[in-house]
Amino acid sequence: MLAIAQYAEVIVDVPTMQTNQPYTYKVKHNFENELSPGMRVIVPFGRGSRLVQGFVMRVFSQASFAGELKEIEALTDLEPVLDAEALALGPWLAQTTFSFLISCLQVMIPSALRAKYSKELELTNKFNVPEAVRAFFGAHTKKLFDEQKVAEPLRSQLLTARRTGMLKLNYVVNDRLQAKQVSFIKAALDKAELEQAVSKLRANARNLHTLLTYLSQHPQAMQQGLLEKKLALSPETFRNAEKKGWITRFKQVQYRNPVRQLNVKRTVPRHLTPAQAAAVAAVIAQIDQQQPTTFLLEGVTGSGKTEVYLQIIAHALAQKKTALMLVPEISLTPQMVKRVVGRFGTQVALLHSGLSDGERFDEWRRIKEGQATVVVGARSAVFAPLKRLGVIIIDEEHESSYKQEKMPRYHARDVAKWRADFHSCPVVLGSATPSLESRARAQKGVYRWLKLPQRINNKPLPQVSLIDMRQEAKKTRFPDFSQALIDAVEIRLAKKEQVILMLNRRGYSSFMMCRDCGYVLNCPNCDISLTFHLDTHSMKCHYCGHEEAIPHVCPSCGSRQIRYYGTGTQKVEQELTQLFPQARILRMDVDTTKRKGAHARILREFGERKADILLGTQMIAKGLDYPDVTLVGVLNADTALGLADFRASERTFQLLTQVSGRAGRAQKEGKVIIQTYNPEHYALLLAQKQDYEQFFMREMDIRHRGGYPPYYFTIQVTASAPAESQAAKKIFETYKTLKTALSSSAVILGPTPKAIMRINKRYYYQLIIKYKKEPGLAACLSELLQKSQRSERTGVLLTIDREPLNFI
DNA sequence: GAGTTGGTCGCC
DNA sequence: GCGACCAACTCG
Repeated sequence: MLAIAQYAEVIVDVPTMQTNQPYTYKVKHNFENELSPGMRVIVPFGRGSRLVQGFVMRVFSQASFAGELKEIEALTDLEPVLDAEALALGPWLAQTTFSFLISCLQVMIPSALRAKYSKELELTNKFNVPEAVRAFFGAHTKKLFDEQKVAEPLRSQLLTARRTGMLKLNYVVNDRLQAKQVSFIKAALDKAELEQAVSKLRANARNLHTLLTYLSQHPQAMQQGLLEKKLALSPETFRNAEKKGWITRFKQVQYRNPVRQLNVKRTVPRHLTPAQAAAVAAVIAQIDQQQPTTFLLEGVTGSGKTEVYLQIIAHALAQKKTALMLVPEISLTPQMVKRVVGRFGTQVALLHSGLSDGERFDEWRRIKEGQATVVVGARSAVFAPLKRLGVIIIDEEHESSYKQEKMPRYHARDVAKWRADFHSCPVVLGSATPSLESRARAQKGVYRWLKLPQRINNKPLPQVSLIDMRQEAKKTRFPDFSQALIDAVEIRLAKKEQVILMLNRRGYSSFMMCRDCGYVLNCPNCDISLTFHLDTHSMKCHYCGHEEAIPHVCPSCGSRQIRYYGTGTQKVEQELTQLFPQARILRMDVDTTKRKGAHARILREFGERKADILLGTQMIAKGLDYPDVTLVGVLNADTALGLADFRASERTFQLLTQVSGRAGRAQKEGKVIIQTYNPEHYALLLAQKQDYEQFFMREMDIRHRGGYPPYYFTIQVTASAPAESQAAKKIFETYKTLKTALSSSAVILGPTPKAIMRINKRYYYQLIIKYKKEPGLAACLSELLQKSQRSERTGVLLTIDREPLNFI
């Protein structure tokens, strides 16, 4: 029995610290029975009572707020968009990530459901307004008003008219959601009538002729767009035909479903190795016993982790439960998707960044309505509104893309564990190179540890050679290629085999420097050098997007000796075409994959052997499985090692192990060549041997001695402001407060200016807290945030990131 | 003295 | 995030 909903607590869509609390509203009688928690509503907020969207958290019959209450203006939903689980997860997420509750709620729903705000001016007295204002309205009494878009004299005239009461300003809250509507057409005449119409057409009406002839053959309704393509007609022809009364046109809502567009063959479960079978058995036992156990599934590349996942999911489904599988964005390749869809068919929902807002919304709705019971997706799919979760799988659990870098700064692994507790179901973390955190927990028995030590069919690991570039670089005319790599590529090209070349983008740069005076071309807004872009022939800033022309003379000393330095994919591509003029090269980097679908297209083309060499950044390292690739070259293995980040070795090791697994996946033998300036570094030597265990021990020892994770927890506090002194002052104040609040076992690193101190005209300072046990720390940090509300108005911002993955 | 500009306050 | 409000400032 529902309580009569006379009052509701609403979280409003105003992401600030001061409004990060529920507000009580009165519920109009006509939607007393309609309203329930988790629904979106539109409420008046602030002195101007502008309308904003909000989420209902609670409905009740007794108001707890003493002041005057406003009424809920409208309901946006008939059914709650957030279920009880989401309503419980939100506050937890807000607390642990130091985020606004509204941001946490928003992140759980598809962006199509997020409100879009606009303003509207209403003419209330049309007699006393200036001519320009009357012209603005034309024949209308209401008009959308975008303050930015209306040019100056008119803008202030409108605002003045508003102040004097001639105009009214209304707030409009729009759902961004638009069901996809598609134009359909149908012949309005029968076959005989159509044929008659055709005979009466003028001789030059070729397009209409084509259309009517086709329609007389196909009387059923058809999608106009498809027909346009098929018959090579323009929309104009259809409009014409409609005008003449030969066809009728109508709109129909279309369900977008990216899965069904893939033409996928059904696959059957494969036979399992004893290790795989043991892993499956261990996990499904926990599904059956409804235990929220976390497993670490450690399996070398090619050991068949995916098949283990699929059989676990199959078991969950057989128990009438659902399954969630997270995969890093870049491994969400068509190959991967096909494998899952091939096994589970249309009950699979896909959530990845390549989807449009509408497609994502449709997938979300299929999940919510229970039509989709298996969800495969990247980070944010961890919030997929599945009911009766049976298992959560996180593949490549060490991937840093599981951590969101903006508010709310959550880690998908933590959210997964929370949901697993809620549903009493197991979590499986899978990786060939687990994060040290997870591997250490497995060691301690916090996670259950499953191992797949053997590659399927005992295929040998590819032979990996390290090339010392300190010697090699001098020997060739090409600074990015050793002779060994050139020779190896040469051989593959002759044998018509494929090559993958990877450029480690971290620390990658090709900047302009003057050879005479050493001047480096920097961004005017950020403390970073501009990078050279060959395609647009310009210098760009990767942080703020600033772009300028390539200088021909040094702006500082006027010398003409200004050149670019460093290695970028574009430059390497140039070198490659010189080295191997006959080779077909595909380049894959941020520039070539910006457009939607470009990523998949490049990989497909490479898979179809339309190129001999695939050149790219990290994004090519993941999950690719090409039988004809027999050589993988890493051009610069160690650019990341130079960075002052304690995870640099871990990342380098993981990346190299991963790419090495790419060579020789099928019958042919594979070879890996890693070029490096640090051939003695343990991360490289152990990646060469694919020895994770040894790496784990070495690295743990270093972390232990340095007092880093997983031995310590870390929290990063950043202060930023338009003026450097403000940011510095803020971080030192914060430092002082923390110093007194923390126990003696905690360590504070810094405060220091960030490595890139200025981004987009803002200055950044940071400090890092390392601690083992500080029960009062979270509360202290929340209080610091609470207190810095004041300074926020002058542009001084404090942000807190728990367990950050980037320290620079 | 009306009208603009800038900073601060509080939102149920 | 944004309008209301107040105080300072500006200009004929």
